[in-house]
Amino acid sequence: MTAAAGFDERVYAVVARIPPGRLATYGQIAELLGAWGCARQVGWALRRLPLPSTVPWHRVVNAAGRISMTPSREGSDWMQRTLLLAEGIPVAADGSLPLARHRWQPG
DNA sequence: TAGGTGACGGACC
DNA sequence: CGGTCCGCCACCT
Repeated sequence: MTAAAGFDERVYAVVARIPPGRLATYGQIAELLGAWGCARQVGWALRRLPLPSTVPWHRVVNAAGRISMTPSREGSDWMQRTLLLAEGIPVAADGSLPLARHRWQPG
């Protein structure tokens, strides 16, 4: 067990608190972990998440309010789009979505 | 050991 | 608005 593995578990725990139909950003998750400025590490933690998973990873998007579309995800970005549409969140063809309207506010 | 990379974010032009 | 540039930090050659 390493400290990094503990970090992953913490990320998953916070993401698991996001209600259906709500959205959070990578930076927001990092901030809730007390790791301000470590948004990229949150992205890595989700990348290491084995799919399928009970963790609602699809509810995490970037601060621009868009799904991060990159080939390195090998299709999980489109899977994310499908899952969000299933929860009633409209997603445009370019991955943009109404983040302000669906933003998750913890506490 | 050093350097490049990326599921980010914010400042700048 | 959007394209670009840095700063950020863990991971992989």
